Amino acid sequence: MGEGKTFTISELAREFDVTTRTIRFYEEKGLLHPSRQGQHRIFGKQDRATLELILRGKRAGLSLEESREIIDMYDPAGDNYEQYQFLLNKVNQRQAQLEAQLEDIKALLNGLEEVRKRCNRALKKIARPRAAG
Amino acid sequence: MGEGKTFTISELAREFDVTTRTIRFYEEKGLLHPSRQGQHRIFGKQDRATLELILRGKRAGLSLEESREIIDMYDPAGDNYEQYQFLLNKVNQRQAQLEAQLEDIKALLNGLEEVRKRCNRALKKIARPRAAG
DNA sequence: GTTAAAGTTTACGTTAACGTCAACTTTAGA
DNA sequence: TCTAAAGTTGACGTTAACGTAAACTTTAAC
Repeated sequence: MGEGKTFTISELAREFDVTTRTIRFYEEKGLLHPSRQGQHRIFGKQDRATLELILRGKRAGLSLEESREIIDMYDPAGDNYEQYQFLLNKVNQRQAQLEAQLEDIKALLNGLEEVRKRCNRALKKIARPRAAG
Repeated sequence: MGEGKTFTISELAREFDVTTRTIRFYEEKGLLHPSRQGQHRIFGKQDRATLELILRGKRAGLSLEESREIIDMYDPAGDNYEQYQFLLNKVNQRQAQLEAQLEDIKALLNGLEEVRKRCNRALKKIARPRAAG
């Protein structure tokens, strides 16, 4: 009737390539809730999954607060539907924003393309006249 | 033989919906180079275009430093081709990252979808037994 | 000529997400 | 038993991108 596999802080740190400080920080912020064995932290499957969510949120550009809100949605004590809708909206908005960002990036790339063309033309003018003479 | 249309700091601030502080900050960081009329700043078309680039970079998730590098590429004194290639690479990488972020966001959305389904099932169990009696 | 609006410089404050000691304890291994 | 490795709790430091307040000047309008 154990709790299943457990992890030490450095095991998780290695697995997800973050520092132990980072993991402690997430606990400080109330995102992780490891149990204790004396002074030492013991992380379960649950904590590990939460950490994965946090890091996925981070990659996606969410703040810790936003990730926390999402994580809370997985809480069995899911309170009100409104809060849930609110959340889903935020994530949707973020998706739209990312798509907009992609457009901006593409515009920047196009701009640089233009610069490159001009750059190439300039290079030719300097390199050719004597060679093609 | 004027310099064409010019703008005051607050005109630009209004047009792009940023504070004057922000514009001064960009100058401080060497991204903008308005001329002066006594103490007051005078912005030209060039500065305006630069500001647009900065904000586009910002929307795209670039840091000011990264935007500066891009802006410098538009400088007629375009020095070395290597620096240029380096830049184009960075922007390409960022595009890839954004695409990856979109994937992460979609994964998060899927997760929330699951939560919602469970949520709905739970609501039905509570709401139906007496109504459907 | 006197305000009100806009502009200027200087400089300290703020937030997020950790980094980086320092000082100490606990555990595993030879 | 002694040491190295891993862990713990403070607590101050850091970076980016401005916000904000103070104190003063300049310009435009009446």
